[in-house]
Amino acid sequence: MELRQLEAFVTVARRASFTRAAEELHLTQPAVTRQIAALESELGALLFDRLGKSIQLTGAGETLLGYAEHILRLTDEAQDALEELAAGRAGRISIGAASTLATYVLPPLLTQFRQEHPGIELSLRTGLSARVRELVLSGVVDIGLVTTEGEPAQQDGVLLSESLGVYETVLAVPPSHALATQPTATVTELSGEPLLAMTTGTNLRTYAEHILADAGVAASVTMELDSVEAIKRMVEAGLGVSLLPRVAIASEVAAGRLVALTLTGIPLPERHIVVLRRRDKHQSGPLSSFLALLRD
Amino acid sequence: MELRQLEAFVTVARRASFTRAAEELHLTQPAVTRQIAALESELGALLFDRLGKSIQLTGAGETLLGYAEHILRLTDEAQDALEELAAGRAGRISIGAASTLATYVLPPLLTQFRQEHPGIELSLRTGLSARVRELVLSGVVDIGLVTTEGEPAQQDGVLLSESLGVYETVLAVPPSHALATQPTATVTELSGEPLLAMTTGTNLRTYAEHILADAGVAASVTMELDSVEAIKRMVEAGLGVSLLPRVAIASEVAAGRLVALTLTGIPLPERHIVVLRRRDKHQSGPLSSFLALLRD
DNA sequence: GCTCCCAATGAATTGATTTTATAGAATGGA
DNA sequence: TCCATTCTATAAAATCAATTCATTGGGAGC
Repeated sequence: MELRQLEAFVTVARRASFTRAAEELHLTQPAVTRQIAALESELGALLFDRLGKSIQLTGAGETLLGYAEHILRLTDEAQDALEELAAGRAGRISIGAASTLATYVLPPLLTQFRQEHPGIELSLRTGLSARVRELVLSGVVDIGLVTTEGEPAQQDGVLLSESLGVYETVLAVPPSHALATQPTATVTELSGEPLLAMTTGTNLRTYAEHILADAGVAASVTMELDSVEAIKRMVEAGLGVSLLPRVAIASEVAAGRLVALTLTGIPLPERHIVVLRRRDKHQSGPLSSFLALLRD
Repeated sequence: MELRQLEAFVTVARRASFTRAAEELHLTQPAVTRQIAALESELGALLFDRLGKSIQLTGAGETLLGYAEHILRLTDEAQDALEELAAGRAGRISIGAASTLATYVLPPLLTQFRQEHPGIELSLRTGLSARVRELVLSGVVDIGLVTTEGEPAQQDGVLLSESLGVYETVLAVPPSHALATQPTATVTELSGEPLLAMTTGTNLRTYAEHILADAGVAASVTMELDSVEAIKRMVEAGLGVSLLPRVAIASEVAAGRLVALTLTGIPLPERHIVVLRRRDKHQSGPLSSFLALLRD
């Protein structure tokens, strides 16, 4: 039983004629006869009564006709659905993102994407950068958004990396702080300040320790927290200062609850926002659109 | 897009391997690879990401998988349904029958058939014998039940005829009638009796006129009715006598409201109950069962 | 770097479908 | 009743597609 045969069968049934069906199918009549004959012999049932000049569906033929029409309609629908996918009007994007990016960078992007591509389902998984990397490698997510220290290698095994830009880290201090009046600060000025930091293992913590060490400043982490939001509240409350992504404190700065000091002085290693994807993973239409949006 | 390809696709998707799918399909791995490749090129979309050692469905692949499984399930159901038909457990029989047969012969047969074959739909169309013959010829009904005068020719063009037995005609008189005391009557004894008959054109009327003419009895049809039931009521009311099928008055005879006199004397042409069917029309399982039932 | 495992590819073969040409069967009209 | 017409069925050849065998290429794991 093949779709070609079912199509021939349905056409013959509708036109009530092998000859006319053959015309419609751009075949010769014997070809149609043979396809029906093949169906009949495989199914072990006559599908048409050959009444001399005319033909008529048998009971078995009528039964099959119902199924055949259903099946052919489904094949059409399948093709339409795949076209929708290819055109980027339907589909699903699965994103993995480091937690701070998911919280402070993605929301406006996802909002915009949803408006421009309402048919696309979005799914987001968050985790540490290393975990996101695994998710991309295993194919659980289509792309991963992580931060790296320095410009990423473009390719690492099957992984492709692409920098979306620099991810600036600033010094966050409360407005009442002595440093709050100046627009910039050097890492050295942090010496002695009570420092609030993320838990060990996060990229943000690693980066902070790295630049402190570079500047020869002894790290004096007075409190270790697992949430950027918590750190912000602590800084607002005057419990210390912290090195945080600029985007993470944008709203507090605008509201005057925090002050962001650009770090200057010794050349700081830049952090990058990086898209990770498997080189051999097919890039669907919607995914391409999303990548284009990210690159802005 | 062919069912063979869809089956290969579904198998590959389920086993997550071209090689294992090939084993399951009793094919070689290149054959499976080519079927998937043909699908992919026709649909214009990758269905699997080839991740080196393992493979994974793409979005397009997942979309197609849903349709493909549905389609394959339908083909299985179609085959099952056709087997049910062939086994005689499902289907539909369309019967045409002359009105008197439909009223007095068919009901118990249909009841019995319905009990033995509960899955089979029955449809019944009634009409004059000539009309039933047309219905069979045009294929509107699968078989026709009519009465004939004399043994029918076994074959007439594309029509096959088969006698199911003699259809006896008796003289129906009211219990108060002078003839009611004798078990038999000759046609000659009808002379002068007020005769109630069916309308011209029915087999019953033609037959009645025929045997009256044979016996040299002048027909004295005092009333012409289009319903056997009406004739019976008239005879009961003493308005005359009538020549009717024995089966048509069985219940009135049992109740003592009518008396049935067997016609004797000159050799009467016998009427037969006859099944008509097209020689070239496929005989489904249920239909065969029904014919077997009729032959009892 | 080597080996194993899996999918892809090329060439030859096998198999199936289609076409061409023709026969057979039934219908409708003379 | 016969003939012309209009269907479908069949046989043989040609064409087209699918399968296999043998081999290559590419990752993954040791």
